[in-house]
Amino acid sequence: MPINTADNKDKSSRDQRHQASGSTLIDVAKVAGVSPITVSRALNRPEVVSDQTLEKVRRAVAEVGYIPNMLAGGLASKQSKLVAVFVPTIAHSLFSDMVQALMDQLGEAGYQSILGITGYSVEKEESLLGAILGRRPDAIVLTGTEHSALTRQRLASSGIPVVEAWDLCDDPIDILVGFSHRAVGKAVASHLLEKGYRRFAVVSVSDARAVKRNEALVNELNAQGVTDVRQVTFPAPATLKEGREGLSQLWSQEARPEVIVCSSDTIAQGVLAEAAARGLKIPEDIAVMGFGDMSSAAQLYPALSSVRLDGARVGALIASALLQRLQNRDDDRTPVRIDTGFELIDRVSA
Amino acid sequence: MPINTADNKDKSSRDQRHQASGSTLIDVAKVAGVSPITVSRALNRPEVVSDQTLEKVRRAVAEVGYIPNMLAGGLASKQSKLVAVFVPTIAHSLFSDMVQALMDQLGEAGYQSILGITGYSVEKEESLLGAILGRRPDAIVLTGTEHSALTRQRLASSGIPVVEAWDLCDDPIDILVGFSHRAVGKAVASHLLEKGYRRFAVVSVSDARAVKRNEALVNELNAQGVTDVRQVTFPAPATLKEGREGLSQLWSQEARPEVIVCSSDTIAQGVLAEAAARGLKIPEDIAVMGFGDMSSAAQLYPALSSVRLDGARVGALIASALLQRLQNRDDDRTPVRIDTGFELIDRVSA
DNA sequence: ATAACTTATGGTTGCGCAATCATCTGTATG
DNA sequence: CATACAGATGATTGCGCAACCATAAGTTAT
Repeated sequence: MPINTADNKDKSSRDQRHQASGSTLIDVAKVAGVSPITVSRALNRPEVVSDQTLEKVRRAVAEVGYIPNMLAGGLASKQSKLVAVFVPTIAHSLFSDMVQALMDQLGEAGYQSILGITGYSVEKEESLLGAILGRRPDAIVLTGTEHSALTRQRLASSGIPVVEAWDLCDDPIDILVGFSHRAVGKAVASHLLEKGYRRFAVVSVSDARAVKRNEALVNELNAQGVTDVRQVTFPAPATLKEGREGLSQLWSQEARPEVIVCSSDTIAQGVLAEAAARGLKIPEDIAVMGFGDMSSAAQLYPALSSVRLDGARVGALIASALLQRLQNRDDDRTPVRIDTGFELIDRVSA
Repeated sequence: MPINTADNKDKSSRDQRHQASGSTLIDVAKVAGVSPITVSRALNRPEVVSDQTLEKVRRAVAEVGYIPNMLAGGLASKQSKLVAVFVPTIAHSLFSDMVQALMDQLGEAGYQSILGITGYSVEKEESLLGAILGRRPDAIVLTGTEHSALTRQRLASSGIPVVEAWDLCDDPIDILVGFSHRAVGKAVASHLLEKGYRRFAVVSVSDARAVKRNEALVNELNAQGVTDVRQVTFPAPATLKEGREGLSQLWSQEARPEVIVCSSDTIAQGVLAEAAARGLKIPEDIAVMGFGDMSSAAQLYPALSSVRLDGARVGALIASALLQRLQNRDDDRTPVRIDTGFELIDRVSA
């Protein structure tokens, strides 16, 4: 039993700022009858310690309820076992799926994650990064490829692995895991043209990657002789409301579109709801194309055509790339650039 | 041997495994022409340093690009400025809203958050807690009031503030911020009875709090003479699919219900989708009651009746309660128990 | 039998910082 | 004019751990 611990707690809780969970390597070492450093090894590199000693240490750890102090360990070893992850929001399934998968896989390798929610703002990203770098994370995951100058400078001088996710570009900071938003825009345009649509509209939020997709979409449409693409844009984040509002705006004008391309499934869902409210038939009166293929897209009625992206897979790919980099302590600067691709999903709505 | 130490440092900076982001308080102090401890004070308690010195230090910090090492700071001060937050998932808006609000407010006070995603499992909660306690968080936020024995023991011996959120109970570990799920169940029953419904069904996931609501609902219905409440239950987490499947199962039986009470808006949305697919009229053929009032509930077609809970508000309340506890360094053990309440939202669907 | 290893363990040191106590200056108090 | 006191700064120490080097005991090769 943790007689010592219980004892300490009772008494120390009154006197000083001694944290209650105060058992240290030394306490464990005393109980186990070995030196502190042997305890450290037993916990961190059990393969170099004899089975017999290992067993003694394990028992002692359980007895005193020892929990290693990672602040001290990190300070001494210069390894925090922390990964900083920056996303615009966790309210969208792509990002929350990615975060969950990433945290899961990193967790299995003994890394914990600290989340920074940037709200689609590079300024917020910059200030969060400043705070989080103080924890000396072992790696950093960012969303997108647009960052402030100070952010870039700090990342460079921190000297740790950096992942940019959800986009591709020509001059990544380090590791890149994403897909081409321009390719998505172009593919959506071709696909819908092929299905015979000619009057297009876009309902979108104004985040950087959505803008890229829209530009590519419009370019391709123009190239195929379709001009006059109406665009309704809202500030991020996207909710159903933007979708309903978007369709309302478009429907109040003459020259109504045949198909609406949405910057996310959430917006598309809003468009579907507004269409239902107006008694419009999908896709006869209005066709709708989403983006993201969130799990509910197939379950909506009518089922939503979309662009499939697998957030969890992106998270897993990031985790593997990072772990490989982190475990090759020798400077393995092999450039990593992963195109996660996308897939057009043709359902009822478009 | 203070001189030696300083000396060593000068020389070791070239020969050893010095991290790239290697500027320290001492470097800043040299540039500023003050002692290291003055730099520390300038950063942490600027009010005790003269304006002139403050300015010198600020310039020096900028010049060397100094970022304080919180591992070292935490080790020395026994304050990590970290809060651990455990939620079942971030894929549901209640939790993601709470997390975002909580992180925001704590961030403003200089605290960062580390997230643990438990997947509705007390075992996962236990193992995550073990790992995260190593970071010596200054506080811990948990979801629900059910925890393993080891979890409880570790929380007690850690001696830090603990918040249990999203539920109420009679023997909280420490701070409690939530609402009564039984009260919700009862209120929903009364409300729907009052609207004249008599044939009830429940589509639910099996998490602890949903089970509580269902029990209370059924109890109240029984008390009012309504028996034979059909329940369809799925394992968490909830998606639209469970809702569609739930309605399908209920519709395949004789004695179809008039109203379906769902354990979340997501499930309710699935029920609505399946109803639309089957051409059922809402609420004439089947009425639907959600839970959570996520932002899209009002935007759905038909608009979803639900139980409003404000995740962001819960997060904010937790943050205030915690910050107050954290800032009163003297053992302020005032019990905190906040009932966040809920509100029935009557829309079209039920 | 000696050298050359290998395996298991311990001693010492310093990571970067804040707590604590000490010092020094200048100003108010009687 | 001496004492007290507040304001500003510095010196020393140790937080808990892992890196590094040293040592002791056993093993194999020659």
